[in-house]
Amino acid sequence: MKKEDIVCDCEAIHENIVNEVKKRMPKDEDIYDLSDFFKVLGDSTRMKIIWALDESEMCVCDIAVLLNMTKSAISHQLRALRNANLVKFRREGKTVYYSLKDDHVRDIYEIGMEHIKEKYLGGHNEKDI
Amino acid sequence: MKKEDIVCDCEAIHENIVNEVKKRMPKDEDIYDLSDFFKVLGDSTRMKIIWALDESEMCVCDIAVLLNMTKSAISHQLRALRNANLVKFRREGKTVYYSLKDDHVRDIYEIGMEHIKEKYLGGHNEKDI
DNA sequence: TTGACAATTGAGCAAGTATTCAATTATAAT
DNA sequence: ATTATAATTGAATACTTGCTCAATTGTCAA
Repeated sequence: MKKEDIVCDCEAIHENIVNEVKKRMPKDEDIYDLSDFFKVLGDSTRMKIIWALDESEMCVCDIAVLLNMTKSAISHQLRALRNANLVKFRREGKTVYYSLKDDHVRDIYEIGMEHIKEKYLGGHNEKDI
Repeated sequence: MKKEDIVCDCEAIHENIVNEVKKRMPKDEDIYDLSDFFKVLGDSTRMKIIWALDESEMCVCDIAVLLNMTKSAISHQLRALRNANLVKFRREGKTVYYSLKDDHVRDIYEIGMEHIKEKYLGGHNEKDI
């Protein structure tokens, strides 16, 4: 990397640690893929859809009624879930039925829930600084 | 709910399923907490910070150098991670050291990684529709 | 007290994103 | 063919968010 590209406004205080950690950092591409995956889970509408589909296969119309949103809005979000490989679908006549693709999602939101519960039990540290 | 509040542009095709799922849906508040949590993981900068802190405790300056970003940008993101209860910190003189708060994060990104790997092996379904 | 440096903060901007709206595709029924 | 309904799509808009910049706080040393 050229000197001109360096944008950081300070010197590392612990250069050896920084160099050591830098060696072990994953490829940028992996980081992007991973954060993109979580980005999909980081929207309440999509989370509701996931939760609903974990209960039962449903068509776009059903989901729209359940969440009191337009079919268009739901369809857009289902597209994001499809791109993230989280849902699968089958067409039956005019109707398209969606369902969860695998069980990873369940595992993930169970851990997420665990974390959130602990957050409220364990207290915050916001006030400490 | 009043009829006027209904914004959906269709009738449910499977009303019984919708009603059944509706009963089992978690409280809105829980959904928001959960998606907010994943939202924090859904940014590549924060994901890099998490990954780095999983390797070693570091000060703000170190992280800034590691990721080639300003201290300010890093500090803003660390704040988000603090709010989400994902990192802890200790002050030593002028320097503030950050580290991961618990092991949930590791569990979560391991599952995330698993999912991503499967995505590439299992193939997409984008072309099917 | 003053100066220096690590870190935080708030305002503002630019980029990204969720929903709406209008138009289109796909399928089935008349 | 024509009509009707489920679903998808693209463009536009309103909202959200990550980074920058300038100012401020906290701590140490002289």
